[in-house]
Amino acid sequence: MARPRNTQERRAQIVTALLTVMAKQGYERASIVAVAAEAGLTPGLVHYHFKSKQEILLSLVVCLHEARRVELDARLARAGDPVARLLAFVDAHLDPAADPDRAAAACWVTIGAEALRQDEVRRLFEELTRGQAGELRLLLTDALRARGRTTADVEALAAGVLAAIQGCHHLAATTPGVVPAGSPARTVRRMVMGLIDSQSSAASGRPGRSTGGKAR
Amino acid sequence: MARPRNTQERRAQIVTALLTVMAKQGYERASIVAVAAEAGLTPGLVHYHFKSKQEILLSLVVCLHEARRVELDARLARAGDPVARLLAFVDAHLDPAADPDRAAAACWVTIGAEALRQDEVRRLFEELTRGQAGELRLLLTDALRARGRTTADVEALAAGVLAAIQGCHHLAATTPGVVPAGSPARTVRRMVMGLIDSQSSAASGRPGRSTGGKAR
Amino acid sequence: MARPRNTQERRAQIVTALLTVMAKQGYERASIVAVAAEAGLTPGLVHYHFKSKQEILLSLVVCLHEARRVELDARLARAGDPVARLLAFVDAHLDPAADPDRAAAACWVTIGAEALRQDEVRRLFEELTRGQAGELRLLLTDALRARGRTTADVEALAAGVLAAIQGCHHLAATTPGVVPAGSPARTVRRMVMGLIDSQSSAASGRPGRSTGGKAR
Amino acid sequence: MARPRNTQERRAQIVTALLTVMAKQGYERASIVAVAAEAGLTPGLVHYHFKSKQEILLSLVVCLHEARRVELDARLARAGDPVARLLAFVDAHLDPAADPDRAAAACWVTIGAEALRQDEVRRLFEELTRGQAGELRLLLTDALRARGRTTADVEALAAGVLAAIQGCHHLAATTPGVVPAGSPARTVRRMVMGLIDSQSSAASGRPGRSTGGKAR
DNA sequence: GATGAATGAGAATTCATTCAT
DNA sequence: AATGAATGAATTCTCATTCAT
Repeated sequence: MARPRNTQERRAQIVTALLTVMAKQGYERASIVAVAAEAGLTPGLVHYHFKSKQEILLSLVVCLHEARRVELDARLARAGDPVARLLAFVDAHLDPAADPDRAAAACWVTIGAEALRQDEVRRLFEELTRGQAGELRLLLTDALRARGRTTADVEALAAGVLAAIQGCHHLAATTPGVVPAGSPARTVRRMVMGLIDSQSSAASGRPGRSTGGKAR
Repeated sequence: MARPRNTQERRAQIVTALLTVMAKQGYERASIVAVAAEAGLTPGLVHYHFKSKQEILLSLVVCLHEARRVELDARLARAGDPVARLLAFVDAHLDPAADPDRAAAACWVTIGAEALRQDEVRRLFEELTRGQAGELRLLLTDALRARGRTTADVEALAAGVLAAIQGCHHLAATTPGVVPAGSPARTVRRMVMGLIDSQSSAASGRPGRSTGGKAR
Repeated sequence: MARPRNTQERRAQIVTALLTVMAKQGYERASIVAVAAEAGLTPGLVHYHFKSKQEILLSLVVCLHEARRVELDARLARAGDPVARLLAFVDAHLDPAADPDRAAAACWVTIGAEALRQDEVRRLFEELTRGQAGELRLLLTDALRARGRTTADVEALAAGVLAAIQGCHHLAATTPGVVPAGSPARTVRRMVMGLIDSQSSAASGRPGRSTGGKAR
Repeated sequence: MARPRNTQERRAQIVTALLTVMAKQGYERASIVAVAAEAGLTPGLVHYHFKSKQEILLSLVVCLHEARRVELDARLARAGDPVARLLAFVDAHLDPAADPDRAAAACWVTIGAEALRQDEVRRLFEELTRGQAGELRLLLTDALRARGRTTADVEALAAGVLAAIQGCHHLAATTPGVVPAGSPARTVRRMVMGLIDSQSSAASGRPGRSTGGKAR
């Protein structure tokens, strides 16, 4: 007698529609009507399943994050030594085979921009980013140890790696022309290795290699 | 007899106001009324000096870009060898002493997001980014040669460096907590050096150091 | 379960309101707010049913045209010989019994003025006018033949008749004082007959009566 | 010491500019800024010479009317008999050689539309039209008498002729395609002659020729 | 669950007019 | 006379959200 519950599917439909529309129009311009149309639904129904537009956005952020999570777990499971695991993190985010969705990259840029001005979005975004940073620190620590380096700067290194990844999405989304195809994953891997190798040895405290400023 | 022109000052005033408001509210929410209020003007006057809101945004992009440009030129003038010049590029964008303006970083994130959906903004943003990439390629080429490395991957490297810089701004703006103070400049310098040193030697063709996937 | 659609009625309501307001204020001054108030609706709702103000205008043009069309068909059905049918065309547009709506005449003037500067309006207006001219040519041709006249100038004649009709609306709307009540239909009928009778005979080629320049 | 007065030239300049801009944009959209630009002046100066935008429009109406007036007087001076004088009236308004200005025709359409909603414009327009109608009645009366017809319907006839002329301008301006080149003057002349010849004889009271309704 | 009409609060933009210079 | 900045009201249009059905 009661209708079968279909809230879960409906919510997924709507979130996916927001992803699509937002990638083209940005968040503000992704009107509920447009999202509903993209999902093949009516505007009223959208608000039946979500209490506000912001709630859809938050859902989308969680969704996109979980997709990365899944990708990452699969790669970590296949990876062997600590260094390979660290590089798996990079690949999970940048390997073109992993994230075939150009729309998702555009969305991350938009989400970042929204995080600047919607507190709820910022909170969620920060929490997720913090989680990623934490995980990355663990991976980095293991890799550094496996290479016999100190783990002193691990926070700064993690931030740098996250930044490079985020920056690649940003650049690829906004200025595809300057990014050679397939290069981001490779280049970021090399940057990561460069960071590790330039870390001083754990025992001696002398640098792996010199860097920066007074370099050479 | 005639009233003296003050368009230049007014335009600067308005652009600065947009910078301020946009950093907090994003572009869409930076209403003309809000921008005018921030600048101490009336909305009508804003449209007397700019034909549209978009035109203010484009002006702001040019402005911010020029500020970086000036900073970069000053640092290049002081830098000595090719490697120092390359690192000066990084510092010009990330040295906290250089860009004390937290608002500017937030704006770059927003600008990137707008570039996704406003063609005019994209065109301008792309042109400027392309210019930066070109300059960076030159600096990289010189640095690689000075170190006796091939210049084969220079495009990918330039993209990677730009991405890392942009990503640092992004991360610092959206999730300041995960970025240790002052670390971005230092970390990116190390990533840049890592990229150079992992490039194969010009003569032999053998890699400087291994990297990536099967990384030893 | 679903809410019943009422778009058709609403659109009709809004179009009628535009007719009323536009007759008094002209198109530009017929603001959406004024039209909505006239229709007893809110401005937002007007834009829910019409995507732009222009679309309302286009709808109104079609509406007014259809009303004439209906009137004309009724009269043609009642008319007997070719000449009577031709005069029915005149009456359908000018008989005060046919078009009791003073507002409609004012609107046609306004519509003509808008056609001068809105391409979409011009296109529609032209198409409809062209259709009328075509029909009028047919009626004229039949009437001329019935009277044994050549059909040589039929295009110019049709244009003249249309102009006279349009001009009557114009004059009646802008300067009612100079138009004796009920005279337009009668006078235009006489002008039409004058055109026919001054056309040369089909066989002989000699004019029915002299006219123009050196007219004696 | 005092500047030489140039008000007259300036006013003429501005009125001409309104003519040009209004022909393309209509009255409402003919902004003071646009008119000033067209005249090569500044907006402030326009209001120095005219107290309001409406006043420019009224000036333009007078101007256009005077131009017709001059044209008409010239033709009347050359015309001989009463019928020729009557037809001169038609030609003064429609002869392509007389009114080479396509913009003027468009303006008359626009002016008519404005007369519907601006009282001052209506008053002026009505006064001028009434004047024309009066003059036309005189010409018609003379022509009818010369042809031995009654002058009974002269008001209705004058209205019809004015309507036909106005309608030709309207049609030519809005739908040039349906008006064969050069035809308006010729066709209206024939309509005018038709009106005269269908008027009943002065003495007998029997119609010149049958017309309309039961016209067989 | 679902529909789609309805609302009301802004949004950018335009513009006649005023006024200090 | 002339300039051009400044104002303030009005305009079209958008949209998240609500709600009767």
